[in-house]
Amino acid sequence: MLQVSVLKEQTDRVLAGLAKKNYPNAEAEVQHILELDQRRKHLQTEHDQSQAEANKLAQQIGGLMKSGDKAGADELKARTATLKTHTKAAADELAQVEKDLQSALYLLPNLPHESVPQGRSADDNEVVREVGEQPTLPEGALPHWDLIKKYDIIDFELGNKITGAGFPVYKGQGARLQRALINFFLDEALAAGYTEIQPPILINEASGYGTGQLPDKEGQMYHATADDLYLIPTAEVPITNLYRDEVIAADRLPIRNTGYTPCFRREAGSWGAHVRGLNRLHQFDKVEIVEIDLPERSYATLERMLDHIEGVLQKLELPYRVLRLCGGDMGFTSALTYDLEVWSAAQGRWLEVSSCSNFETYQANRLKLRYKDQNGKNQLLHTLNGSALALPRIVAALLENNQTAEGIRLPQVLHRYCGFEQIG
RNA sequence: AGAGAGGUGGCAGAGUGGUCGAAUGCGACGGAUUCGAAAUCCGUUAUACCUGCAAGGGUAUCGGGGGUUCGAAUCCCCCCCUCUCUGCCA
Repeated sequence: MLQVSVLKEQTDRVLAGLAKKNYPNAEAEVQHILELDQRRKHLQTEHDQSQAEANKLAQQIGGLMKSGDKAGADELKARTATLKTHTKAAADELAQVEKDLQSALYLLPNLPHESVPQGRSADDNEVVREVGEQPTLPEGALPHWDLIKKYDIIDFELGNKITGAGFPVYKGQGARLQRALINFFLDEALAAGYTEIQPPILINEASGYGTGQLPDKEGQMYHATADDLYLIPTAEVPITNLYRDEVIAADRLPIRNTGYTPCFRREAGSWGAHVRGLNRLHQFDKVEIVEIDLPERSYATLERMLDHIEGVLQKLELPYRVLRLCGGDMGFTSALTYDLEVWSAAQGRWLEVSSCSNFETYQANRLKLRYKDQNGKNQLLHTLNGSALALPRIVAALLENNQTAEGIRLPQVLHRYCGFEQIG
């Protein structure tokens, strides 16, 4: 969440940023928050003074009791009652105001970086570059949802039977391709200097709040209500929350982690014709990269993460493009997001396979994730993450783009990981 | 899952109702000593918030929440976690 101090000291910048994110009623909302903050300060002072007085009295009573002056003590005790009521009233109201302030802050999205283009929807995203050549497919080329049936490698019907829609079963070469891709992605991340993490895939409520899935995206996560735990929608959540409530020594930065996890998304209400096959699932596999770095370095870090992801796509020989998301299309918590999309030749469309973002201090503020600056003062860090990469759409593109009459030819780099060179 | 023990500052570890934000030790940092280092000695060593130009002052925090009391690390209730034993399991 944003810091109140930023709202107060840089109100114009905040309003401009919220406008770019198409946030309605920004001015009134910010004004409301500033008023709540004023009220909070006032109540805090009131409470503290009242409490200080009570503390003083209690000490005096203690002294009198010791010296045996019971009457004197009783006299002072009589005076504590009103003081107590007053303190409690202030404390109760303070708690309420703090709660209101917090919920109001939770509703404000992160401010976009200055390079973020203005815009309302995906149509307004900026194409930063396009890399690789779109293949010409043979006559009678099939979309991946037909290819997976033809080669019997991914089975939606079976998934349907044992779980439900959007939970495919990978079989034979399909399963092996999944495992190969996971290993390949992890190895690439390791080679780039990331440390591998295997986190839990169920997280508690505090973690959900830490990275911003809660409260605003509650409906997107599967909730195991018996234990009040959530299935992770991305490894970003557990891996970033590893550092919740930490003050990290500057010389340990940057922290660069990677991890493979299955990801679970309810995707309520987002189904339609364009999400056939592997295009959108409730459960999918993903290798994530997560970095924590000093504010002054975080944008250089973001570019380096992007380089890494692009390198992986190039090794897979998939044509891709890099988008800089516009204010209207980017995520709630992000300051700058690059989306990477691969060309899915048979569908004739771009598929998002990675989203790489700098959250600046937005998550760190919730996480209380800080470092000590040169003056020994705790400062918020910047958090970043990106998919490197999400499997299903990579698989879709690999299948579609590489199909031949003889079978699907896998890119060279996957051969040793798969143990076969082609499917079918 | 059952029984028992326990959760205190960066760590170890005292503290069972009153000047306890908390002894002591270790570590870390600054200084003295030294050619330098070790040892020794002196000092500093939490976080958040309120107030103040600042120096400073105040409030809260001893796993979390609630309660008793003029006053709670200390007493009571609920929850969480850790350890040991038993059970169960991969």
